[in-house]
Amino acid sequence: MSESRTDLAAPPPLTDEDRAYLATYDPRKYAPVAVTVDIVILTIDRGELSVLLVRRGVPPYRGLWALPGGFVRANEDLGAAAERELREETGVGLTEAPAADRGGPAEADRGEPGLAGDYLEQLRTYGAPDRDPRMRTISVAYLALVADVGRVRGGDDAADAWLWPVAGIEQGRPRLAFDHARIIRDAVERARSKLEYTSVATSLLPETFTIGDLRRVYEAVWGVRLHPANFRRKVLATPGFVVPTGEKVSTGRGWTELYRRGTTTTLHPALLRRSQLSTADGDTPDTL
Amino acid sequence: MSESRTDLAAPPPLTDEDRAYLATYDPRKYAPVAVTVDIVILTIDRGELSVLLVRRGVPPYRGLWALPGGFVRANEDLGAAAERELREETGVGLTEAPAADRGGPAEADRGEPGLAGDYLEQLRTYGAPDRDPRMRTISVAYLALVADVGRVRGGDDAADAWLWPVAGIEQGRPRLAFDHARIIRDAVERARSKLEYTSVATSLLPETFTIGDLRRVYEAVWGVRLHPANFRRKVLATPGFVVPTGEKVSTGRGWTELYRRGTTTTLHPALLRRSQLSTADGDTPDTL
DNA sequence: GCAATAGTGTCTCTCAGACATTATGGT
DNA sequence: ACCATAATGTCTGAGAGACACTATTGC
Repeated sequence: MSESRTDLAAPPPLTDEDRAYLATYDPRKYAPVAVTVDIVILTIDRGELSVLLVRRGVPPYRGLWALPGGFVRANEDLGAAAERELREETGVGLTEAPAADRGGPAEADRGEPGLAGDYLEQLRTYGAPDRDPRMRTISVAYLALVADVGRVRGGDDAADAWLWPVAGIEQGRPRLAFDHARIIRDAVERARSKLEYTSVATSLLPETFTIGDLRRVYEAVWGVRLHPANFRRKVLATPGFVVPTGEKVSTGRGWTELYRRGTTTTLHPALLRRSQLSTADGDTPDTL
Repeated sequence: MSESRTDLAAPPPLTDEDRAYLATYDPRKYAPVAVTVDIVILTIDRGELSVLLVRRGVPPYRGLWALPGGFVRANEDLGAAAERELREETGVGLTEAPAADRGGPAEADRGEPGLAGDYLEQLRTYGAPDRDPRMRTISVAYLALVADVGRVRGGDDAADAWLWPVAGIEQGRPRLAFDHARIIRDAVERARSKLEYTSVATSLLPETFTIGDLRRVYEAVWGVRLHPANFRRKVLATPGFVVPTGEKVSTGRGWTELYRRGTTTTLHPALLRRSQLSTADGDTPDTL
């Protein structure tokens, strides 16, 4: 079965006819289009799910806040462009460089032990004809989950950079350039559902963490309160999610076991959010 | 709560500075890039999950099979381009025109009763620098699930069109142009997981159908055998998935109730596939 | 009668959620 | 003493999967 399958990644060879045709092909005869990559970098800042934004230093929308991003360079892969932007903004390298353009369940194991493995996946592409007043611009948006954005610093055309709570973004603070509010909304929804069936929540934590730390990540991203006992039981019952380091740390009031991420990326069973069917009563549903 | 939220879709207004800047902006100074839309149109043909392919009538790769698609027109939205291509290839209109660019759980109810509601959602964007020998080409791929492709017919630059079983595609038959084999693989994976937690399987069926028809759709897409009794119980226990029409039809040997799609798009509870952990024994696991 | 499918009922096992209880150690 | 958190254990209900059984009708 392994030998009979063709390599899906290999492009077909060109024929002589193809080469003759390409010699007469003029790429400049079409309407100009720009392709950009924008990254939604999510992290937990002071207990809140937050997004890294840069204040635009050039027109259009100079002074407004926007997602970090930029034009895709010639001969640069989309995933490579996203990774480059992520590095420029956070100064943090990625653990899983070649997997940057894959994402999804097919992705390989992550996390060489000892490195904070940031997460990066393609989110969606936005191409409304009027979304950029300069010209027709297609933006391939990426979602990044990082434990630490380093010292927040501006990039090339960014006068300033700051972590903004997602809760505020959803209420329109601050004003965002282009259609970036919509992109962030989609990214947060993707992140929320990714936490259900993958182990990416560990990308929002340092190398070692307690079960309580992991629970607070889920609470911050989902915006709910989780039942500590049930959460702990479910996490430890999911093979490969976390592995104990053997060390204990004095957190809260007592001693707690430290864990690091396991080798599993897709969780079996998943940590499902409570079904969105409202409980119809006002109290906070203590779930999980 | 409804009034305090800003409209995420409204673009920010331009300033005087922006207008002055845009007057001097020249879009032609960047390297030329082309943006295309390719559609993976999946349907059930003779009981097999199949994909609509067209044989290329022009170079490059003339004679090879490829996904239907084409260049995005100036001032044309990505979703509109995908919908246009889908119409051109199948001759079947979409039920849910404005939702074409949304997809995902946030999408509204589908299916005016009486119309076969095809499904269309953005899949992923492919932009490897060498994926098109003509020039740098960014392809925004869409996934479509349709009940009937109509009479299979070629489009503009297609010499021929045909439904190919997905099982053969995964083994390299036929040879595909560009990176379309990879795109189809991603689309099939997306479709398989969409069937778990949404009701899109009904998009692969005519307006009315039996529970057995619905089960055979799941079997064809997932490539497994499902337990008829358990499948029936789970489908009918999921509120809003299907609604009985009151009619009965003589299918198989006996009379069976006819159903049509319900108003629910996200299933609670989901119809989960058996956990991929192999059963380690050779027999076909009769699951669900 | 036989074959094939539709449909009902039941049993077991797993898991989610709620809750009770104890331990720990800083304030 | 008090309290917040960690950690363990138990109970109940929902759902998944397996299986037994009946009904119907074309062959």
